[in-house]
Amino acid sequence: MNSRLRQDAIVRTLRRSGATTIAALARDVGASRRTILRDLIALRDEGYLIDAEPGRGGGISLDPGSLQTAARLTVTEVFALIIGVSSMRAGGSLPFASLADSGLAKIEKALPSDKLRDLRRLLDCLYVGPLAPQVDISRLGSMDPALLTAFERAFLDRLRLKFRYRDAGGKESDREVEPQAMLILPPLWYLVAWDPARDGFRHFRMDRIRYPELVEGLTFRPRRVLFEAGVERMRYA
Amino acid sequence: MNSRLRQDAIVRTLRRSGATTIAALARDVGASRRTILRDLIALRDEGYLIDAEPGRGGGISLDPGSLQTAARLTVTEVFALIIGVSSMRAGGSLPFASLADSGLAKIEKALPSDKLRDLRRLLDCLYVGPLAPQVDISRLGSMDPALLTAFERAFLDRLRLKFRYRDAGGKESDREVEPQAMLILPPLWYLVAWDPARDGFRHFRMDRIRYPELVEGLTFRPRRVLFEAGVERMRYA
DNA sequence: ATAAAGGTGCCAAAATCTGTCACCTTTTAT
DNA sequence: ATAAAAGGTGACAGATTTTGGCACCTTTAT
Repeated sequence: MNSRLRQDAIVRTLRRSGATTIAALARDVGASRRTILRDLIALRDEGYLIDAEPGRGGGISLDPGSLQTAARLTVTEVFALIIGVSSMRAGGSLPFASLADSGLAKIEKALPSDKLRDLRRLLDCLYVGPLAPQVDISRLGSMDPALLTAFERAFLDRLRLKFRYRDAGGKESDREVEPQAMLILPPLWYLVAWDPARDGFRHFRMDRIRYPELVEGLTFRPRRVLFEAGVERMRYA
Repeated sequence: MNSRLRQDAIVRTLRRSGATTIAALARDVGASRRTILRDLIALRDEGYLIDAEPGRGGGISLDPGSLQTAARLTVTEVFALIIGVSSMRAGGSLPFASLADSGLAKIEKALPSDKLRDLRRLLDCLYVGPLAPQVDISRLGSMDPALLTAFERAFLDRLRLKFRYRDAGGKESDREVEPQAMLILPPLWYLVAWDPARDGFRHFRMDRIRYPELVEGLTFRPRRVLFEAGVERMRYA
């Protein structure tokens, strides 16, 4: 994550949580305490009013009056927003979801055409299904943040992805696959991919993927994946 | 000069001069031609529409419409997007959530101040908690689309809301309440409200609300609601 | 054909950013 | 009074990113 994204994340976290501590921020955004302190200095330089209380029980908070600059969204950001709205729809909040859609439509319209093409390509690989009814959340692993950037490039540039996978039985294996689609059955996320070594489609739960890594210089042709009613009923072509 | 300042300078120059060439920009901002080209790519990534004409007599220019993106979104649309992203976070998709956050931060920054005030007011009433672990989705009702518009006005204008409610036991009652907050524990949505007839706070599951209706001309003062760990632990003040 | 414009890929050098560590100050709970 | 928890500073090596330079390509007007 670059410093700009990180600083946006900090502002956003402060907005959301009202007050927090530097150590907590460091944990949240995955940076060191020192780096957060430096970011806070940068943000203050830009005019953000960030209050700091030293001492036990202290912390930092953001004066909500501080704002500036215009909206310049990247493709990945729009994609993430779309995923957010889709999960909401999956959660059954349809009225709000349709409103969010109309907002997204406006945002999409404003994207330049080449960015729109990238976005479409990402969206072609995305399927969000209904909420999975019986999942024990406490046993869910967390997704590796490195997956994020790896996926984006894998889908956009059609690159193979290498990673270590721990299956439902706990058995580990190393994979090198061709990512075809992303399937979200909240709160579970799956990567649907062609596994050349096994000459077939496989799906991988994202929280069980570790050490993701792009295989540069080896593109592949996309295959068709059809979703009907969740992961059990996928049809591959 | 860092890259951000330089990119701002490029945008300013393009705004001012209308059209120019990359070589001239490089001279103006004191960077190499290569660097300017890279900056242009970055700016386009962020949504600036920069036109380029190759060939003798060509050059680059900035489409003045480039930055309208977020300005045209309504408060409710932005609010819906925020709810979507929040549900995503609640679902555990944290890496994507932080990206979506940075997008939202940009959108918020671009809102005019009066809209921003409305948005804050709506957000003040919103609390999104963690995913509820054991809910039988198939028994969830769907939310009445009319609730949406009713809620927005109720929260923004501090109007009372009338509706028919069917409680967990299936018993029906007519309510007229002062909406104080919206609590989302995906996939469940609750309205937290002061019920004057019962002189106390009550929470209502939104999919059990029917026939919502605003009571015009009767505003109320907001009360404080504190959330700690879900609906069981709410504190009212 | 040529010149002038935008655009891409590559590489090494330069600059910047980041984490770590040691240490300081302020505030509050005990 | 003391300890613990919070914010804050300085220094430095190592990692990462940015930059400039170069070769070379495409497009367009003259």
